[in-house]
Amino acid sequence: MSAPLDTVFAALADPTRRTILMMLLEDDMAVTDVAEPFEMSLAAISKHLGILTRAGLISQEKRGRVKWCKLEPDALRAASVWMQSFGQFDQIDLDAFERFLEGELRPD
Amino acid sequence: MSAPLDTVFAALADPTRRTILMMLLEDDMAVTDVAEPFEMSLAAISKHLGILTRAGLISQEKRGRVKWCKLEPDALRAASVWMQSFGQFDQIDLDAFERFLEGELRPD
DNA sequence: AAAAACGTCAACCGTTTGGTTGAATATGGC
DNA sequence: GCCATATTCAACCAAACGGTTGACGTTTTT
Repeated sequence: MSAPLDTVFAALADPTRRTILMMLLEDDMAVTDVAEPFEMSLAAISKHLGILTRAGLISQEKRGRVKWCKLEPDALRAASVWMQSFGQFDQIDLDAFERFLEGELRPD
Repeated sequence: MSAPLDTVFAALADPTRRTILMMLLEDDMAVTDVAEPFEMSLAAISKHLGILTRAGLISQEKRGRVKWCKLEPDALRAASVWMQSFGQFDQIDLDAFERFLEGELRPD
């Protein structure tokens, strides 16, 4: 299954979504509050949050009428490991990288 | 300028391009050789290589009639730093992160 | 009970993406 | 000079993306 890395990187490719992640770094937030600093509609932000949720980068829990958004740093670990394989190639954990190749890569 | 992270993450979001990066991890390769294991046209691979090049993830140098592709791990460092801010939040380099916020983030 | 607040859904729209094919442009070997 | 090799370009296509608006369903407040 190549999906996880696909969706995580695709989610991170949008600056609005990266900004949202950074906002959530400070504290959990309601959808409306996430949307407030942006100049786009609430529906657009709701979509962005859906993409972040499907990528596993955040979780959403509804309490009463407000839906709380929470950062989920675990999803970033897989991607982070992937990137370190290149960025810090000298410090690479070759076993982890091999396991990654087995599970994720299948060239054609 | 938010472009670098945008283009790097967008480039990484495609499994074909991630596979190409991994192939280049072993050695520099000519475009035709990169394309060989894939079931798509050479033109398609050429486009993928263009995207990786514009993202700074690889470089291409033409020698004779063959264009050599070379991994450029530096471009991954910025993105890697970005991700570690979340993934290993306990080990975060706060100074680097602040610098990142100054340069890259501008919420609206 | 009515109104306001919170959030999503559905339909739409223009742009980008990932692929195709066929022609074009070097460069190298005979 | 001629043909094969290596790569890109241009035009096209369907599907996905990022945004909008308006209607809708819940929950809270008054």
